[in-house]
Amino acid sequence: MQPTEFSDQIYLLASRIPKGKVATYGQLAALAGSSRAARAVGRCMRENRNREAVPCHRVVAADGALTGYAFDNGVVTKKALLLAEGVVFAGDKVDLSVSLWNP
DNA sequence: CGTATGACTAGCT
DNA sequence: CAGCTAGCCATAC
Repeated sequence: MQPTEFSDQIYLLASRIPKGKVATYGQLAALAGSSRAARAVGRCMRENRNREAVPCHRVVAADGALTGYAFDNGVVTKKALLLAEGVVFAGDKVDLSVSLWNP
């Protein structure tokens, strides 16, 4: 398979998200060059099979809510991973005012 | 090349 | 506040 420039950017950006921080789909899309490609970002995350190279669990919805996750127990595992990394939660959502990645 | 789909988002009801 | 609709983007078929 031959990754396109867009998906390549997404994987690169995702791998740059520091531990303890999260980024939104729209944010990654914007950094990749298309501020409205949030859906395409999510699609790439689902396609991704290497969670060690691409920490897709650090990517959340625009309001901090956890959406999908392709590994283990889905969003349950996703939340557990984020908590383990020090991400601050406000209920079932990430507290973006504290844990949002700021490139 | 046209259609369908999805881990999104913003706006309305 | 919760639920729905329409719009955008990249891929798969």
